[in-house]
Amino acid sequence: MSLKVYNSLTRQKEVFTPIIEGHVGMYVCGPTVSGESHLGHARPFITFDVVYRYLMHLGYKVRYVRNITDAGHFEEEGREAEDKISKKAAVERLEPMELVQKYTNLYHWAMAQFNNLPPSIEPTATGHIVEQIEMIKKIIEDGYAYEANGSVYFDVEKYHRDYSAKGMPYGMLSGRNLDEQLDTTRELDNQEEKRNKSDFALWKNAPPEHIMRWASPWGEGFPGWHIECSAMSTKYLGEEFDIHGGGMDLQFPHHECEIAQSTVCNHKTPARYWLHNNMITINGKKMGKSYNNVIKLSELFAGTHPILEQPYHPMTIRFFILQSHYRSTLDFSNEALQSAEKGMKRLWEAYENLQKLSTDNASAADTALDQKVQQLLAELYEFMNDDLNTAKVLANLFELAPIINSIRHGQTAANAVAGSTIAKMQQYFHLFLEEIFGLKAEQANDDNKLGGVLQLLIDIRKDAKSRKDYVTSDKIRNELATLGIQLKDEKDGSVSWSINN
RNA sequence: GGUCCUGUGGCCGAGUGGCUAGGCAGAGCUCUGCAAAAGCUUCUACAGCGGUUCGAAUCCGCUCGGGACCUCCA
Repeated sequence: MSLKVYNSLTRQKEVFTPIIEGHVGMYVCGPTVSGESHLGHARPFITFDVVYRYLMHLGYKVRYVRNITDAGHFEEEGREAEDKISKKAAVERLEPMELVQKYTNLYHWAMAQFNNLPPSIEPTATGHIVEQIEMIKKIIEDGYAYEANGSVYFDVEKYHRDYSAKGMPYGMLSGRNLDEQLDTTRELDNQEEKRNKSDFALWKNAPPEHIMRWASPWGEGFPGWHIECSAMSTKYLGEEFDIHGGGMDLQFPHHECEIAQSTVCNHKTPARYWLHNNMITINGKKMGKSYNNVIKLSELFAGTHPILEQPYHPMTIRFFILQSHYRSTLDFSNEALQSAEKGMKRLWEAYENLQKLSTDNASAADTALDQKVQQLLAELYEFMNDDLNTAKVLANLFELAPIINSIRHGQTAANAVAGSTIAKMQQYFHLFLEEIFGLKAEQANDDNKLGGVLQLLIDIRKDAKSRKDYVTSDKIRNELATLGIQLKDEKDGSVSWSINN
């Protein structure tokens, strides 16, 4: 069974076939480092990290490019053009590049917390000004952009007219009808430089107070919002590549404009498969700056935001995100996060129990159970291949958990399931949880000093219990519980422990 | 106003026309010195109204609610 993904461009699930066999080029829109990343940003980066991991697992050699936008965005159309980064820099009295570096570092820290693999290439907008200027020049030469007062705008009308005839109208990705847009776009001020409201900036003339500025054929300025992704994806992945990813809110205008720019330069639609993750909402509303409802990642991990009842471990967030399908909205609440935290703990303990099971049993005493396990395991690939349904994968792993636990705790006979089936479970749990989903234990349970101390306490308690000195044994157990360490008496007389938050 | 998505049990969330998804929470039981953990059992669903169909959470229509985008957005 082959991998199918939902392609926003065609609005249907399609079999994924790379342009060059065995290789995948994937571009994902990265962060704008003018501020700290919030929970909403975590979703695309975790989603596409899983895409990246799964493609590699399938044997593809993947080049994963995720940019860092460190220059050139506008605060808002209709207002005086100003670079977000330089504006904030003035407020905070920092060098623009110092600010960019600070938030880039924080972003990298958060990505590492989530156990996201670093992309193959992480290009910055400021590092590719030359490429962007070259691309703009090319678009002007082809007649699809014009200069006005030191700024350059993309001629959307002309592009739409010419490329509609070639089956590539402006709006093909987002399903927008340009004519309707023209009638309904809200009134904007200071648009006199543009020939049409739908035109977008490729290059903006920098006003004197602007700190970030570069020389260009049109004077000193800075690049428009969309051109960096076209320039960098073309440079590192070629004129046509396999996957372009990002949040649904980037579909229009950002990705639409990317398509227009790249198509003029390269005469083909840049990416074959466009994947968009849905939004994280809070009380049903998208988490975003404009709603003033963002929870920064550092606040989430530390539990410092007023709305948070407790800190949440990065792995809890990752698990929470993977428990839903990436194209559905996902609603944040303390209750939902807490349930994810408990659920992951339970699943992880089943995974740890699984690793302790023997694989020696030659044949299954309970063939029905053995077959059920086989079935649940076989479905894991089906679910991933069906547009990366991580939610269904986790549901199946949860169905396996009681089977594992009951064997481990003796409620089900040890020989009920064949050793080969146990081995396969061990392999699949490791594969899906750790390698593909990128999950890892919330705490390292292999801290030698702590483990040694606990073992000492466990031994003392065991002695006390053997003397029926329950006062002492309960004291040890209860005081450890107060410290967040839970002792569990196993059926076989051994004692295990786990750390609660 | 335009384009599109969505409405599932106390909460989150998956659902390919027929076969109880799953998680968290609740209840009961087993095990246990007592617990915890674990296992077993169990209660609440498909916004409303029509239609198609032998059969609809799923397809179609209407109504109501929620949301996204329409040039800052992940």
